[in-house]
Amino acid sequence: MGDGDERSSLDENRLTAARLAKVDRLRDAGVEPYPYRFERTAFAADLHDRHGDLGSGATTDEQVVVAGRLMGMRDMGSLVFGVLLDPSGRIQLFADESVLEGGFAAFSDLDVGDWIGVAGEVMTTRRGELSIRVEGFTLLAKGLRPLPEKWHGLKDIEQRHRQRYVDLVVNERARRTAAKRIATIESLRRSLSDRGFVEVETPTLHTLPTGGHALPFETHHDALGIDMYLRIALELHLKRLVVGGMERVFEIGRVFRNEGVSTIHNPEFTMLEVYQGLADYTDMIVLTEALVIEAATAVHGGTEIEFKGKDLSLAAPWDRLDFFGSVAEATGTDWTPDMDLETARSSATAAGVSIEQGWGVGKLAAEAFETLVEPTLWNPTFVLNHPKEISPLAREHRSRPGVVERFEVIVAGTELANAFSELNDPVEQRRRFEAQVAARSAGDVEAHPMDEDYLRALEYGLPPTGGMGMGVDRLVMLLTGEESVREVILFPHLRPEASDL
RNA sequence: GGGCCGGUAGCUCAACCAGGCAGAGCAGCGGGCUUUUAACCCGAAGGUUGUGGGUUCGAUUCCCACCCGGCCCA
Repeated sequence: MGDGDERSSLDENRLTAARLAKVDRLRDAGVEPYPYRFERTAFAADLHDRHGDLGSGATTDEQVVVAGRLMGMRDMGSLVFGVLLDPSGRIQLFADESVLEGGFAAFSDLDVGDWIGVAGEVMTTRRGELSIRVEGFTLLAKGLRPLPEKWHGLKDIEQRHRQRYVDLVVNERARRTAAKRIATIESLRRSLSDRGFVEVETPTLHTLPTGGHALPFETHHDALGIDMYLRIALELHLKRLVVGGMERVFEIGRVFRNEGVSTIHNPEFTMLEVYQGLADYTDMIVLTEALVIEAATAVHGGTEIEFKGKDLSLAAPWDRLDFFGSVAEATGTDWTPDMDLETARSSATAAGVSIEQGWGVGKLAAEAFETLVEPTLWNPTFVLNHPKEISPLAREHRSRPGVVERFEVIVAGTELANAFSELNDPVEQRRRFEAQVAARSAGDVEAHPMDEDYLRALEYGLPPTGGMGMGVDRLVMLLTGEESVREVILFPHLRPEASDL
């Protein structure tokens, strides 16, 4: 698109046209509306911290240079009050014509939304508001589009998500949520690093969609002439690293699932996966609790939160629930891995679970769990010992046939984390993959594919290993109180705007 | 994929139910004001009512299709 097109699309709006005219006038007057750099000496929040106790009408003799976006202007004639927003917060600007003299008219001509730098003395007004007396100022970038309404802000959810840059400027909650997400991820990294885990990066482009039960995005590598998939999980590459001797590894990375969009699903989302050699799923229980509690403490200041208007406690110890036991409780039938298939089918159906032909006891139990049990769990709960049939990468329970050493953490009715004692017997792993391939042939398009290289890695020897995956976006939702995953992802996926097509 | 709700000025919202000149606040523009805090006062502007069709003398309003979003369900 050429410059002429850009210009004409902006000219359609009389408000931006007026500001473009200002840009021309500034250049005519020798003022560059888009300078290259600027030197700041102070942030708003630091000034409030250091001078918050000043009385009204005070001066400090402290000269500072602040910079940020002009968020408000109150023009009194020969006095103008401005509001500057920088990354730390807000500070008032006090512009007095008798101080600024020749520059005063230009200051008055600034628009809300402009980026500016201001030099002057820290002082307070007669009303006691901490301010910078404007002794000089520099336009850092002229804003051409008007900001949303100063009081109501930007409410339209679609526009807030499509134009997150505007949302972040005018809605403090958007900034706070973004900051809490960053703090959550920092906390996870710190907690893991403190325990001797190292962060690694594994491929996003996979030749097989492994490590999970989900539809992948498909793509094509032209030079190699092969189809590829965006990863649906991090699991198998991380376990290959444990084979290689990197005993404690983790990755915080984007995974992609070709599924619908909802308040808890975005097609790409952020997963934490952790693998610890010489450990099993009981070690993952301890680690998972610690990671969440440490993040809650770092981000929220404690483990007691409010979610969807209800109290929720993340404090340890979390409840524990046996997978089959919970389904038995919910249906009134004695569910076990070796139960009669028809009994399982009739029990599930009687409880209102919708089932399909060809499902085994494990799949039926899983569906019953999701329908009947999961939505009822509020405080974090470890659900333990899943059916072997639906857990092709988990190790069989050391004393209970038909189930695996696995847990999921359910919080507020949804899955937050998933962990197992990792299956490290290559012969058994091959049998599990073969069962998955058979399920795929029978119509389960999400069944796990055969991964010969992964089997080869296991054949070199994976030590006893505990592994855990956690949905980072879900954790951030809990710690921010946001009920839609789109609020904790800066740029959630939406259908393209008409102008993009 | 289905149901319900929404889309009106740059932003936040009226008017729609029951068809009759599309309004307000903020922002912007012009003027006034030396301590404002959503500043205030005066004035003049600003609209393809999501898109396309239909009904009607007349459609933001009623009907149909589509687009985008939200919530719920699958």
